[in-house]
Amino acid sequence: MADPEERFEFIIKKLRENDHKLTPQRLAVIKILSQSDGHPSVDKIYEQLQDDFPTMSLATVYRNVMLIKSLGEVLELGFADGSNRYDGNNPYPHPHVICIRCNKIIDPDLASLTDMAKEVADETGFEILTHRLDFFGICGDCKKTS
Amino acid sequence: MADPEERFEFIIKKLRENDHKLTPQRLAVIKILSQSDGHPSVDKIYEQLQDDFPTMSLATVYRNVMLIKSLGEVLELGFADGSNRYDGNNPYPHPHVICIRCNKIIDPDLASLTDMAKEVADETGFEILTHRLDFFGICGDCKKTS
DNA sequence: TTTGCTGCAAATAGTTTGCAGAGAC
DNA sequence: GTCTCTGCAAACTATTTGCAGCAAA
Repeated sequence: MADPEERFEFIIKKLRENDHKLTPQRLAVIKILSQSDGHPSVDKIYEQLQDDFPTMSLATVYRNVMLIKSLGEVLELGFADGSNRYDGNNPYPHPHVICIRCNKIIDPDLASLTDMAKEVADETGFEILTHRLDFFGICGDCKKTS
Repeated sequence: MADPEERFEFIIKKLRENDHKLTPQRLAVIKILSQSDGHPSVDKIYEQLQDDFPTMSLATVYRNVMLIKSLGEVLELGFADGSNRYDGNNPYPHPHVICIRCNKIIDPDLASLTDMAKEVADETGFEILTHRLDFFGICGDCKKTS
């Protein structure tokens, strides 16, 4: 996991470079994305900000998450049920492990998929640009509680 | 790739066993799912059936796809933009290769991920139940046309 | 001062649901 | 004849957009 503080500063820098303004709301969203604790949904980010910004709207969260995504600094994880979760701590493709009970998402340490990507490219004639690998199961905590 | 004919018969059998009726619309949806050519979306399935069933509604396609999914006989591939694609030919987790230009989806032959799943289970304490691996890139056809 | 950002509310798109009639068995 | 399935239209939910005022630089 990258240092959240560094990620925060890095994204801010990138915003400045691209002439985007730094509003308190935007900074708050980036703060949460840069640690991406549990890989929050837009709604979770919104809830977390209710205390500090009671008048903030969901649309603002969406707009800021999309802005950071357009800069390539957040990884979007869309699921079949239509839900989306975000990882701004590590925006590059990497495996996720997802608990189907509590929806926790964690990042395992895994040997890279570079070899596999090459194998796929050779076999299919595709130019592979990115990938996504998710494992679904039940986490240790949820196994105890069942 | 499994024989579409066999897949069709197999799904029909499973429906009978679970006391579901076999309507013409349902059979037509299953026909398409059992070959899953290009891994169709609900909308694509609907379009393909317009000639044979002009009065058929989208809701019916949704209901039937969901029914087959509930029997575990179709794999649902949800994407970040909210779109869903379906594979009823091979409903078990397997890698996909997706063209980001033409949205073609194909199944590569790849060494299994069983080893990796075990590695993840050992490291995270999760009980891994399923997984999903997608590679995104540009297919041979689209590379020519650009 | 300029320009982009925010909050609000309305619009949109994909999917689901209630209901009455049709059709499988 | 029974009970599920279908078509239709309305409902729903997550996300996006238009607009007027606000605030960062």
